Amino acid sequence: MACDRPEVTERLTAHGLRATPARCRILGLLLETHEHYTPEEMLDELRRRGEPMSIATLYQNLAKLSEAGVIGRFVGPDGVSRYDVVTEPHHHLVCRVCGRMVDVRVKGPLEDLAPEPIFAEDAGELARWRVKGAKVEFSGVCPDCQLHLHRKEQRIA
Amino acid sequence: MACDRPEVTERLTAHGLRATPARCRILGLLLETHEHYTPEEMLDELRRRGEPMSIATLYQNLAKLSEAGVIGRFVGPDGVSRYDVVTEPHHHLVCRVCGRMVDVRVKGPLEDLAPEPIFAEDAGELARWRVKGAKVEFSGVCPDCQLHLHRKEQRIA
DNA sequence: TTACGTGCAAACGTTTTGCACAAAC
DNA sequence: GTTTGTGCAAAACGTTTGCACGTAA
Repeated sequence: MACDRPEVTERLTAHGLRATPARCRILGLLLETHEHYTPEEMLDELRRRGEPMSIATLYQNLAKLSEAGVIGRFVGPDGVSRYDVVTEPHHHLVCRVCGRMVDVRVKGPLEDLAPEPIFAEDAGELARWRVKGAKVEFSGVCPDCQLHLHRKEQRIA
Repeated sequence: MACDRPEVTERLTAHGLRATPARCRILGLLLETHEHYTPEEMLDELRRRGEPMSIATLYQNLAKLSEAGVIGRFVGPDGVSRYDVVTEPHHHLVCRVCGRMVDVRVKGPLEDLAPEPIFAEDAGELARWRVKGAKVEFSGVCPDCQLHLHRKEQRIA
């Protein structure tokens, strides 16, 4: 069974995975939207598109895909898993109102950042860590929520 | 019921909470260790110290304490809640081997960092976000795990 | 005496797993 | 025909809640 788009099939087979219907739908959705769905959200969106699948199949394939490195996986601030079409190390910009997030790069001197202790007694130990990387989570308000806040303010005023 | 140390009692009452035995033990442990326990880990450590409590009481009080702003709460990469004696915004340095983490400040130009789009088609939307803050998660190898890796290398060689 | 804290047990939501059947190699 | 994928149902796990009892204001 081949996927609708050859791009999807290639990305799966390149990682040694068969292009099954469930995997094609999952990867196709992520490639198309760049969203960071939870399994439940993904199920809803697939159902909405007339491409439903069982919850077990979804979880099983999300595990396979992320273990194979086809998609990225991380845990959101609510403790629920989310999946990302970007697998390389990158950063996120998160909306403080609705929680939506966008994949971003960092423009600026990320290497110049260095951790220093909050507690004086940690200074000795901290010096003996080997620091290897840094991941930034930007937060702010997305365009949609700026509009909604506006409307709310107008309604109150 | 007062806590062993007046520091603990004060920090609780200052936030409008009674200094009950369970709360004194929880806050006392965090103040003493600066660790980032999960509820389960905290239960083990309290039991080890001869200060056990029921799992429900622990969860109920962790919720109260974090809602009152006495302690901080966040979700670790495994999706399990963790608690932090530092409540002000700060950053973490996480060990890639054992997962232990240390509270840190950032030394360097955090304000100079700016998010830029990974996907070209996001550029327009990204420009309309209002970016308000950034949280950094440093990763590396802690002193203990550097030793263990050493030992392992020696054993293999 | 009234409000609050504690602990047991049951419920809950997310995720994993055992198993039977179907599809692909 | 052997391996792999799918889906149902049940289990597992972290977490929350209802309730009864104990403790403190």
